[in-house]
Amino acid sequence: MTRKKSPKSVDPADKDKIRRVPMREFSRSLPMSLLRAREAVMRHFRPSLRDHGLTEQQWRILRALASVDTIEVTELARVAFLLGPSLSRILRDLEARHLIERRVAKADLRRGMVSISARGLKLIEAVAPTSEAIYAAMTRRYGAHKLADLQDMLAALENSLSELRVEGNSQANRG
Amino acid sequence: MTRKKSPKSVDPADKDKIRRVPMREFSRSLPMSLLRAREAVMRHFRPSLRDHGLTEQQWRILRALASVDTIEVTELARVAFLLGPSLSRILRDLEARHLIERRVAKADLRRGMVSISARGLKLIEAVAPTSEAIYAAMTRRYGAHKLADLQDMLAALENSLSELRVEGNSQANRG
DNA sequence: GAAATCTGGTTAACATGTTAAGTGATGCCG
DNA sequence: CGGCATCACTTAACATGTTAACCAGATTTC
Repeated sequence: MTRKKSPKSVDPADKDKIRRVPMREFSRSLPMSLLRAREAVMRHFRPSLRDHGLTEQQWRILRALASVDTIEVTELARVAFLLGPSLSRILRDLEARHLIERRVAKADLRRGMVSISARGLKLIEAVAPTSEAIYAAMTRRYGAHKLADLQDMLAALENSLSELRVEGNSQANRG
Repeated sequence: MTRKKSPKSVDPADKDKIRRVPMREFSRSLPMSLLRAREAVMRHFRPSLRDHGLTEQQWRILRALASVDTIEVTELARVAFLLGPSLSRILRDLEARHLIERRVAKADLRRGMVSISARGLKLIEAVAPTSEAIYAAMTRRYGAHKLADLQDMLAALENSLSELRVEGNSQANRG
């Protein structure tokens, strides 16, 4: 049910001040659209992950680790799209649960090397079928072709915005 | 059977033995695409908001309030797409900063009525120009028509997935 | 080759996401 | 009228997002 907030002629004589600042319709803003869409998707995955004692981010990390042998922490953060502090906390937890293994690079003692453990792989194998089934259902429901198009448009958006300079005090010109 | 990884050293031959659990390519998953796209967008807004002492969620709330006279807390949560607990905390903070005003409904003492204050409106008027300029730049860069298409596809995705049943042992049914 | 600097990673501090439990007000049913 | 499920939040507890500060190891500089 769409709420009608279309500004007709709200009388300023009301004791409350006028509330119309010239801005886009709130619900149509791009960040909101993306947020709602993502939540609509994740809502279906979270229960399954939760049944296996995993959060969404922990699952992202395990999945990223499952596709490589070992990986540096910084690179893992990039792939799993997590900030350093979040990743540090999660890795500490996953290590305590023996789902991953860590060591330091011989050549550079600053770098931490991470890999998934046998136990972690087992967990992935337990979660993957349900996860894939959900994804397949979504694809059927939305349409495989349309989904591919959407992914392309999202990638294009990312690429497009990466060349816009960020506002603030940064003077770096790029593009 | 999956080979257990040795924490001592990695043979060059092992680098080829990438652990393969049958799953989609990680970076192409829909949740990741949506997350990255949203972050690519928000990255441009956050500095401006931060300059005005606002977080993204606080800004969402103020914007939602600016389009109505007063609104119930639950309805505000729906419009601003925030969970109850988050909203409670943020409203407490915004009220302490005198950016909003609260009272209870006479007819139902459980319901809280929220409205933006003059100070809140002033803040919005200070932020809106920059925010709109950023949005306009994004629209030019990506293409207005393409952006509208994207929004439509995101709305369609939402709508599509809302009709899928949620899985999991723990019944997370939500009519 | 020691000081300055940089880099990879962690900790800290605060705000929000997420689920569960708590609280007071309302409505229903007997 | 009174018990009780429900409702509209609010608190609590834990995990993550976000920025800043920190620290040890590595690199550069003089």
